[in-house]
Amino acid sequence: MGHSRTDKDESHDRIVRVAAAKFRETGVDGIGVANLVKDAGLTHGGFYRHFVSRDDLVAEAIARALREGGQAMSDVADGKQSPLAAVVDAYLSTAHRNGLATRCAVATLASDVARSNDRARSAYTSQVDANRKLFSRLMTGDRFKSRRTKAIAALSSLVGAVLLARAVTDEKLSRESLTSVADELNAHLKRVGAYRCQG
Amino acid sequence: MGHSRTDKDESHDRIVRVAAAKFRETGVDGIGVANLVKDAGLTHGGFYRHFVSRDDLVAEAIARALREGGQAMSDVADGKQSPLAAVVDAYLSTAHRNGLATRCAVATLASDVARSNDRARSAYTSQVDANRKLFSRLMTGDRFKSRRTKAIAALSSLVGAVLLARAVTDEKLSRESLTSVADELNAHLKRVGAYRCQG
DNA sequence: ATTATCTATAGATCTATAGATAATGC
DNA sequence: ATTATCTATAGATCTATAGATAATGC
Repeated sequence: MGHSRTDKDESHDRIVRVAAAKFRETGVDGIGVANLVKDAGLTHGGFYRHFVSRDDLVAEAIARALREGGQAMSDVADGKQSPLAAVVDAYLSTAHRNGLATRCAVATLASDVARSNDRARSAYTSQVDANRKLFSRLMTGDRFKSRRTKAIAALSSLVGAVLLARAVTDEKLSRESLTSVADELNAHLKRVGAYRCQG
Repeated sequence: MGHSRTDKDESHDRIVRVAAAKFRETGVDGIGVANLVKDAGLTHGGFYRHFVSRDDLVAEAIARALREGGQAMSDVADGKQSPLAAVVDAYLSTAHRNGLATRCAVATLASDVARSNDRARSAYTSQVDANRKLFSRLMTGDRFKSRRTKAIAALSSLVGAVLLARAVTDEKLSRESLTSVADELNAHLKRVGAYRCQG
């Protein structure tokens, strides 16, 4: 039994970290408080000293999952010659589809968030807006208005491709949904020169 | 108490129909057998004479939801001068986002299906393939290989746009994710002449 | 003394089954 | 006689709470 306030902070953080991962794996309704807390190395009794309710954890864990995903995206873009191409490639890789790498929560938790509480939904909204900004900034070969539209459209197609690729049983069709979107985005973005510019 | 075999068939159908709708609203884990069956006008006791397990219903209801969505898409395309434009517009309408119209299960149930049983996943795969075929067929202004790629990419971006639009709280950003993808697809497809051809 | 975590449990809900009831169909 | 549906309930699981225990920090 650890009892210091730093221990408490670490426990809290560990629960949120585990929940952010598990919710993406199983869906928000796919795992209970007891199992989550057990995975964080605690028993379920202490849970309500950390969170006022399960929904409270849901909001916090979703916010964290979104932040992790956003961070992973920035990291991929960072310092690359063609940052947008790097993000697109990483996002549409089989590694990301399989959930081993970044596991962008904007894709994975979209349906769960749509049915979730306001805190989770506004965290989601902020992250989408942050991603849109990143894409707009990296998309330097076009006029501003057009860049904004293209950034949102590109984000949508990335999200859709990963979700289709994960749901489909046919490996060929699954990969095709990743590569098709990659091809279209690459062709399109090359045309406007976005790939030769650093944001 | 209805007791004929036709009554049984109707009850079965009613349960599946209710489940196909409710699962899209609440997620597959969001509603229990008792409430589903009650919404179909029955009590939960008879459920297991209709289905061997809840998962059995899940598979059947998901297959039905997918069929309904696919049918709605074909209906929208049918007899239109620019069938692809009609499908894109209907899919990216606020009515579809709000779930009042077609509620395409390829979008709404993507995450649920990815975690669901093989029957549900292969029904999903078939529907994605059917949608891909429809899009390929309607996309007449291009070479075959390229049409296939573009059809899958277009489907991905439609799915992604609707899911983003549903999860986001900001109405402006929500509509923007629909219109941005519509703009991109319209511009792109007009370029290859897909909108002037009937499939 | 305070408090982070533990064990134990209440109360709700969920899947699935058992046995009763009331129509159908031979 | 068969069977579609009903009521009732078993057993599991889930959220949340109560009270005990053992460290921390004044």
